[in-house]
Amino acid sequence: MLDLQYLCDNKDAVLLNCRNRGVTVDLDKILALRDRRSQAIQEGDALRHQQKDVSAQIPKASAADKPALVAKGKEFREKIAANEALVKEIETELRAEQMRVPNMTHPDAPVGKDENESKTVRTYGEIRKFDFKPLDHVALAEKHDLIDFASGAKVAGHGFYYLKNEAVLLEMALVQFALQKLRKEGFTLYTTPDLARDEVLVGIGFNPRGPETQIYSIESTDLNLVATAEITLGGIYKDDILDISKLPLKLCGLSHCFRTEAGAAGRAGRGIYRVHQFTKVEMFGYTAADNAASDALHFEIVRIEEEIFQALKIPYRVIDTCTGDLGGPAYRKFDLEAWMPGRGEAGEFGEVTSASNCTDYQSRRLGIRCKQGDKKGTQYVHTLNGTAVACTRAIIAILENYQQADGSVMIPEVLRPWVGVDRIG
RNA sequence: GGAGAGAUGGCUGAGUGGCCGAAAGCGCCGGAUUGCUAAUCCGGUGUACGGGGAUUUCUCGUACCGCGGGUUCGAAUCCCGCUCUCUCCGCCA
Repeated sequence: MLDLQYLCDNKDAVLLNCRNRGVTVDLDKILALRDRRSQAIQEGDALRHQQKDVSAQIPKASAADKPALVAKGKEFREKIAANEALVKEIETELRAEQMRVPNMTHPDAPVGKDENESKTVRTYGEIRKFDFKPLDHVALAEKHDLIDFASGAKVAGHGFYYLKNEAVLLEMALVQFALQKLRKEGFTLYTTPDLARDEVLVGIGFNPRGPETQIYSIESTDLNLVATAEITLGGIYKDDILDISKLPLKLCGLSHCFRTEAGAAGRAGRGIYRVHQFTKVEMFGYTAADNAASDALHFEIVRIEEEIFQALKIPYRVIDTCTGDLGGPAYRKFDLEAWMPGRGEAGEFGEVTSASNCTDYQSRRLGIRCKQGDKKGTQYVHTLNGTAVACTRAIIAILENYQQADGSVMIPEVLRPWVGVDRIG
């Protein structure tokens, strides 16, 4: 959510930004609602002020004067109730409209409609030339009995799966590797709840209920299965005021992620690329309300993501996501796309991580502010998030890139201490 | 899951219908004084939103005593619902 004042003062910039992001918003409606809200609040304040006056007179008034004063007070009570209803109505409408306005965009982010217009910042690693026809991860998993899709579908439905045998060890190894790395990078390690309240989801920018939701919600509660630990890590300091000298805060969260993938039916594809549940190690950062500070952490997060895939020796490219593909909360977003030899006709890059700087877009809704010692007032912190390892997609990249002519799959060296073997099959 | 207790400002803690944005103490900030790592005294000390004034420190109003409703002319105070914390019991990995 953008600051209302900012939005009103920078109408043209906001409109241009919305156009770049492919979002239509009714700014004039927002401005009109803002004025109506402000007017209604002022009227309410005045009414309450008068009511207080009347009430204060009552204890001192003579018995003869009292009934008239009480009657006057009652009148104010009714007027105030009507005013409150009006304010509430206006605010609901205003907020709904305001929430549709996406975050502003980093000046260096490419302007474009969809992913095709995103910019490849750099690529790493040599794409391997196979002297045999490489299998995709589904075929490899079947060959080595690594994933049970049929039982997943039987027990929980399409999109769920069982990892088996070395795939289990691989997932644990990826988690371990990421956790160790992030600890060295100064992140505080967390395992997080896999459920979170509606209000936390909304604060982060998810839409927990309704027809287009990507979220599984728990019936007759206000709880939802989280789609990412970004939700639970971002919720930790909800409504808190942080000490600016303690920033930036760098958190790492291990959680399951649940996504309905509604509307993705056509893109569902095979295997574990797009599933309803997976395990992920996530980075989350809080910085001072300063673009230089959050940009710096943003680059740090991307650097760590790259170092993880460099350590795994998997080729990847870094994408600077274009305006049309940023979603609501992100000010700028970098994705890592890993080379997946079994994808498409002859291999394709597939998204494995995503790193966003959300500036104060999330913190404003979550009420996370920081205070600078003696300085007056508070400011909304900047929040960032990035994937360290999304296990399913990392496993795809490993299986497909590390397969051998004889059908076996090597284990990346850095994972061997946890997998315990250097080869599958 | 059952029974009970509680939630007040940075902290401790008073306050059971109007004079309470809220005593007192601690802490913190400013000043005075004494000079020996301290004591004493005086003053100040929340946040948000809005109006007015002002090139800083100003002023007025409204809201906030866990959250949300209700009663009342008037609620920190009474009533209802919820959340959280603590204690005891049960259950459980």
